[in-house]
Amino acid sequence: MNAPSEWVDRFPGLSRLDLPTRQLLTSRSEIVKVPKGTMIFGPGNSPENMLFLLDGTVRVQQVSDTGHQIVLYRIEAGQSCVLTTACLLSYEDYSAEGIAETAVAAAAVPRVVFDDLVAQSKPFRDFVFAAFSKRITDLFQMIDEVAFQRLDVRLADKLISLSNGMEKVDTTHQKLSVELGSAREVISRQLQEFQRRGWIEQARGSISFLDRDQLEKLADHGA
Amino acid sequence: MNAPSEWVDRFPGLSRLDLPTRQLLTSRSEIVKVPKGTMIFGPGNSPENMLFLLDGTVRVQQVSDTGHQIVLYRIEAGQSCVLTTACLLSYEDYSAEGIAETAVAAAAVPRVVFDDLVAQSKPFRDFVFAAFSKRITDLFQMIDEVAFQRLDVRLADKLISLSNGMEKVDTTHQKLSVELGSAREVISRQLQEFQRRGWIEQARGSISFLDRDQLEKLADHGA
DNA sequence: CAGAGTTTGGTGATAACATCACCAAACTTT
DNA sequence: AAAGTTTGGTGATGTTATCACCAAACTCTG
Repeated sequence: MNAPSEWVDRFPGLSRLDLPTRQLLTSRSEIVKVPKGTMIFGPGNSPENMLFLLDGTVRVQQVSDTGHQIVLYRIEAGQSCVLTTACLLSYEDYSAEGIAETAVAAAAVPRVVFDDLVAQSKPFRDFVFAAFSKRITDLFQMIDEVAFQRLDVRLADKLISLSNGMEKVDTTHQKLSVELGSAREVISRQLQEFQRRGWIEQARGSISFLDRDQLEKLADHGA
Repeated sequence: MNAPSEWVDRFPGLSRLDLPTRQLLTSRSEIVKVPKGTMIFGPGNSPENMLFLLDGTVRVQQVSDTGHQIVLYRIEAGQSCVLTTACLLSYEDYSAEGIAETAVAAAAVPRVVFDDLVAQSKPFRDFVFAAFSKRITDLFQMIDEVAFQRLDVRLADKLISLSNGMEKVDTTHQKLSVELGSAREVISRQLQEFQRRGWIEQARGSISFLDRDQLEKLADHGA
């Protein structure tokens, strides 16, 4: 399905690599596939390789010693796990985990190869630093939202982003509470309010949009 | 005060650099000094160089469009601004700012030199990636705390860490609220509770520890 | 298919934290 | 010394988290 000679082409961020670099990447990497639900890394389980996601989604979430969880971000096809992976290689005492949210196919690049590539290729360096940078600025933004944004706004925003343009989101109140780092009861009540306003309709395990515009308005503008 | 040939030695993380790399760093960098209170970077004000802090402290904080602020982290002498700087070079739409909390002396390394160093020196790469990694894992931890940790625990922890081993912290309730991304009134009430328990004594602009152990116990153990 | 267990969602009471609108004392400036 | 600014206090109220349950819907198993 993904010929080793081709996967690099699927990364927009890697399009500027010169031929030798691409060949190094493809020849020294291995395609791995993991089923949905697999824990790719987690506390006490550092990853061996840097992953470049070819298909699927990896959800990265923080598991708190308070028993809570919160989704930090997702890695989609065409993006790399570099940052998370690099981090976890350096520090053993982390409490985040990466879970295959769908079946996942990825190119696994050993640490040494990664280091060589960073040394040899400026475009690869740019790719890596851009990924780090985006992650850090996104985390800044997330801290801002968790600390200061109202929950109804965050929930509306999350529903929109989870919908992927569809008019229906298949998820549970429990899962939504983990997305936002809130509590299930709180999400239930917020959703009841959305329903009362005629914005959504609920069924067990799914939420349908009746008035997407209103949700978007709340999500964007915050009022 | 800081001879250009010596500043690299003050970075524990750079101790493994070979001689040519050190020379490149020192010869192509410039020592800059800024007074206390200077905004080193901020929205619409991207930094030109990577900074390596020789003296002083830079406070990095998020300024929210809700009008709130929260301190993200500090960069101390011996650490580098690399991550923040690198980030802000890549993304224009950030809303964090870096402020010299004291008078600051730093070595400014131009972007190109930084890139050369990353390419040429494995120890330098390790230093940079370790810095990125630590920052990201720290941000994970911070999200966890903001989302799930009780405010009294976070406040006790912050008082301890701001005290630097002293028995007195000179700060205002307002500043503490920014540290924790909370509100001034809430901090005031929490401090009143600490005072009522006989843990602290308050004066205008300062807090003295009467029972540091109790504060530490609350901060650590969360109970 | 029936009963048992699990998942999902609902509800009320209460605690924690944020927000708003003020006020007063302490310090600073002129 | 008067005026302005900074710092901190307080009550009322809104929002979110927590706790303790409960019931309906689904799943699994015999």
